Amino acid sequence: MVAMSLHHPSREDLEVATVLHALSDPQRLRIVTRLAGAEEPCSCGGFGLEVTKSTLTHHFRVLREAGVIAQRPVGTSKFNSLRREDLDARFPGLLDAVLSAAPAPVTSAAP
Amino acid sequence: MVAMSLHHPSREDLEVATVLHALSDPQRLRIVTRLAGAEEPCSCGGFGLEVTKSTLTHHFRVLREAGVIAQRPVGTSKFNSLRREDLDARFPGLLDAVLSAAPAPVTSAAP
DNA sequence: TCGTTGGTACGACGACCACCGTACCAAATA
DNA sequence: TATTTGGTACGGTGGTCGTCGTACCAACGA
Repeated sequence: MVAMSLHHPSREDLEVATVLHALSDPQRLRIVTRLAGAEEPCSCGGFGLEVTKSTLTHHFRVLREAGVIAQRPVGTSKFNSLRREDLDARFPGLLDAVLSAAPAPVTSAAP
Repeated sequence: MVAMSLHHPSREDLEVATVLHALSDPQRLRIVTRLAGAEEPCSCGGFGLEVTKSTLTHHFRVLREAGVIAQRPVGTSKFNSLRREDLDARFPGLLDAVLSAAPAPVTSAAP
């Protein structure tokens, strides 16, 4: 099987309740904050979350299916990025408000 | 027994994940939108939600305990109001973003 | 070729959630 | 006093959620 290529909801299908739900979990909030901090897309690991791989997969899927992040498969890994433009277009100011409200994520951008 | 007078979290205890979760339900989103529309506090009924009284009580409690609304008992009824100032202070722009993102609530204040 | 790495699929478990019905209460009104 | 009104408390039901472990797969490096 080739891809089954990761379903992403289109911009106009984003629903505010779904997005808010995706953002209402501390772990996912952490992921999103990290993603917002790093300008380049980054893979699923290395977020320093203390959960297992399967749980990570779950959280990333919830975020993707809500339309909060985009996932692009690259080799054996996956690039995750925030869907800033889409979110800003549909829900102006929401992402920024959430990001500035969220507790600082220890910015592991290690030196 | 007198009051047990409705616990409201103080401003500095508001948590963004909890607030987002409270707002991530369609019914509660509707309540909040209505509350934002009507400048005066209003009682729990009359929101036109198609759920039973007990479910209404549940949703209002979730909103109150998250710090989204304030409930003040008045006679046999209760006045609900949005905690705008507190929310704006802790999470600037969040409430406005959610309100403008939320689907219009049939604005029973028909033009 | 073998092991490692990054990720998925599936099944399970306990916790929580939205919703309901019933019973109940206090205030206002008749 | 009896009734209505606006709301709470409790218990239950079905569904979803967060988490995990195990098994698995594809790509890469030794």
